[in-house]
Amino acid sequence: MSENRRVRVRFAPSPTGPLHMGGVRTALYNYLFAKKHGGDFILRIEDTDQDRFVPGAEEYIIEALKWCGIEPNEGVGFGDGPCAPYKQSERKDAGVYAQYAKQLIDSGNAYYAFDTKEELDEQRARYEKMGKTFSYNAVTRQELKNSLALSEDEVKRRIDAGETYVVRAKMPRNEEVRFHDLIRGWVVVNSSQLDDKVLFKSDGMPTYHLANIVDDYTMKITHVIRGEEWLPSAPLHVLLYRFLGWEDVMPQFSHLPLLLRPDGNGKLSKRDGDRLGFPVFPLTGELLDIKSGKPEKFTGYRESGYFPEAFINMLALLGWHSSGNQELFSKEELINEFSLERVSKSGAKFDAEKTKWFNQQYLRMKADSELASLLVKEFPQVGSKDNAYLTEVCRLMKEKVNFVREIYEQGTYFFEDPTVYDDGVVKKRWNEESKKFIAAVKDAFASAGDWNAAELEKTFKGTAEATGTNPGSVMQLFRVCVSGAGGGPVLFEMVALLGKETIIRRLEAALNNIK
RNA sequence: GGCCCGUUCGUCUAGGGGUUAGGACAGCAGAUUUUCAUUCUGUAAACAGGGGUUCGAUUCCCCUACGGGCUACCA
Repeated sequence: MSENRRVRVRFAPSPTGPLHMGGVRTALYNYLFAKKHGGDFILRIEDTDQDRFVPGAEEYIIEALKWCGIEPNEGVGFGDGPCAPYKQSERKDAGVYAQYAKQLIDSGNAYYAFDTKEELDEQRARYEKMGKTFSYNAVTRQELKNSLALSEDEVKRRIDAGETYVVRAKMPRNEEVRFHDLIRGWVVVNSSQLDDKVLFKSDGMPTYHLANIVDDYTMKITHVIRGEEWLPSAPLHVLLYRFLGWEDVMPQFSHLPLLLRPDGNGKLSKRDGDRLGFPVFPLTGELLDIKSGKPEKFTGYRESGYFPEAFINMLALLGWHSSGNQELFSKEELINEFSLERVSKSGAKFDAEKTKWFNQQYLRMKADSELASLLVKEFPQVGSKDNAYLTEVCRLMKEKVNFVREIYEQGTYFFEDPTVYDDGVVKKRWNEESKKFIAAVKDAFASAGDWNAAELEKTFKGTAEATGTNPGSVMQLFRVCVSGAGGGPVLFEMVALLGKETIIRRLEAALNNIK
């Protein structure tokens, strides 16, 4: 690892479906790390698997990163930089990988293999019958059809005859491979445990293993921050850097803990969201599902009403923690505080409830006027009210809700007269006596001079006193009469905002309609 | 099965050889708002188990258990 290199990290998803929140977190940590060190954050698309290519997935990834505010400063969809192209299929067409495969073969670290997929499947089945696991490695490769076992002439004949082949890495028989993971410390694996991974497929495409090493090297990547699922193949990658003579510029590795499902165990998957009722993806959309081969809809945080800041904040805390007790971080604070050393090693179960809490916190931090314009955007029908009214609605409601849309959903009565009245409250409080009181309050309000919260409260209490009613016993009922709902914002501020005409009209309606 | 990684309240986590093991979400209880879905206060809740090392271990080491990941011409 050479010193003083400009920090360069990459997020390298494959376009096989919608980017899920675990992927977003990986991107986020890469972004934070890059910004913290004044480096570059690159988006590279790993589309070496032609069979699993999903149209639209790449666009989805780009849009998701944009919405989250974690934009790469280099790469697909964000302006090409000095290392273009950033898509592996295009890099393959430019001949980026073939030369290195050749180099590996020439140096004796890789070889041609002619075994077909079917033949290998047979081997696997045979081994399984014996209770063993087949592995293409130092002990089996001599028995298989490859340039190590076959004669030179035979190999040449097969290639000249146009037979398809793959290139496999030749793993050393018995060698300690070690690397220092920034999150996990030293990881040591013996090469005897590694199999001869395919580096180049018979369709002419490199596999992930070759492509990511070549790309990270040519793109001058200094730190590889990726999911834990890559940990087992990291020793192979280390070996490839060594074989290619790039050990001195090998990136530092960091393997992130997985995001686990909230119930039971296992990593968070697509289905968990539908089953448990929370989004697993940043954006709502519909893409081809690899497994079923059919288009599939999925729900996103954006469409569910989450603020990107809240989403990011929640994600940042799922696996990382600052040294103090702070939980709410602006993006700038996250950048300042972030460090890989403080990323935890164990998987984190996702908690949908806490995610809502984060959104609530961010909602409260927003200005009432901003909430008002967000409200109009989501519910154009409220646009008929003037801005001051909407802003006041938001001021009153923001303490009660988690999402902008709930301002409308729970405060529909700010825009329409109620048609149904809270059943429980009506049953408990609606009787001849309270009815008389409501009628009296209506009359008192009708002749009210100053229409403001303090005056209205005074009038309300005065009426209660005059009719010998305990105010506490009728306040909620009164609220139900004017709003239909048993709960809501501070009562008399709400009444003041609704206005005299509306209140009188609604009280009359209540008197007529509630039985 | 093999290999690798992990294990502090229900959840996210702080801490770290001697602490009342801290915070947050969720829970519960009170208060207040003469209504409430807000707010405040309080409360319950954890170092997986067993061996070492040590004066002392939750913290370091080993084993076991449990969980997860990987084990494709997928990434």
